[in-house]
Amino acid sequence: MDEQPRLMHSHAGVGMAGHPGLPQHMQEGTGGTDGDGRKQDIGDILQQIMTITDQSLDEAQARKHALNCHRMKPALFNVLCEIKEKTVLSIRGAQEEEPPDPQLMRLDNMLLAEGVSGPEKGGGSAAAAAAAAASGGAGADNSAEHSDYRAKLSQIRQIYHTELEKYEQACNEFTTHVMNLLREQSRTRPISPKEIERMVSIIHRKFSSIQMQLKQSTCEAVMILRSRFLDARRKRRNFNKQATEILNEYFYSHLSNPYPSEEAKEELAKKCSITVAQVSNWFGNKRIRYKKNIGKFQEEANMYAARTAVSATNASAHGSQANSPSTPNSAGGYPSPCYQPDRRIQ
DNA sequence: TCTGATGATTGCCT
DNA sequence: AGGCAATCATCAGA
Repeated sequence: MDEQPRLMHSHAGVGMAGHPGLPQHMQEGTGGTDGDGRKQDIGDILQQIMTITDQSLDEAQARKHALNCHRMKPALFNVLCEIKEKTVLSIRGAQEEEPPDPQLMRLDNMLLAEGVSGPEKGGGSAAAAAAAAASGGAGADNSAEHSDYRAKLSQIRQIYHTELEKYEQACNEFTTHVMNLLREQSRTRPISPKEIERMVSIIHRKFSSIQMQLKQSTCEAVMILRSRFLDARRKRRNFNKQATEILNEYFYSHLSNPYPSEEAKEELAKKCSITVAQVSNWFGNKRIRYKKNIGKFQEEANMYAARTAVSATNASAHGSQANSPSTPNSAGGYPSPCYQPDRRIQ
């Protein structure tokens, strides 16, 4: 530390050397010999500061030039930079090495998975595919919703990329500006390239925190869109008339045991263009509702029973099989509407 | 707008 | 795991 006063003194010496704008006694570096003389000098300097004009700025440029040309300048600045490095910057440096932010990684992963960042996925997101599978049946409506989802997702993607580009551009502009400024200043004050580098990384950190906010809000938007899309599965559509007929036909022709096997369910699902789960739901609902109010379903049961009987008769007449899928439980018979849930045949 | 019908979901049971 | 029962949410006709 005892170096500094000496250095500062020599610095001052460099700065004042041969400057045309300063009083003669300042250029000589001696100052006044008595107290009144010193006060006079300080007063002169203050006076100069207070009366800076365009002309004095020109003088400052000349002074800067003189400073740059001084033979001691590079060595002096090197030493000053070293001292700075050892004090302030080393303290900051200890805090610089940060592990990758887990939250940022999570956001990046999610944006990648949803196809917002990274290469655009042709078939839309995993969420869309999952929801498409979940909603099963209504194909046309589903694909319409799917494309709606994709359109909204690509809108989010576009906004995200535009904003990201804007931030990156602003970051680059600002970094360049600060670097130029520091390089320029490094001619008149001790700034090492390392310090410039550090400043750049500080700027990048600031901008990346802004980017993180952008990523966060983008993720939120995707989540909202996704949940809205997945909720759409609750928007049920009634099965078409033909599907209902097929299901009812099976139900009433197997009234004594209305529990289709897995194969039968698959066959029904195929015929009705719905999922096996929907077939199961339908039979679950039908059984419980039939049981609760047999009287109400009497007419329907009779109608389907008659229809089944007719088709069975036709089938036997033509020597072919009946229309209903696989299980020939009550085939040929006239299933009376006497379903008793306790008497399952299994 | 109301109301019954109906597909889906949930929690419990066997 | 599959079924039952209750319930929810939406559709569709009056």
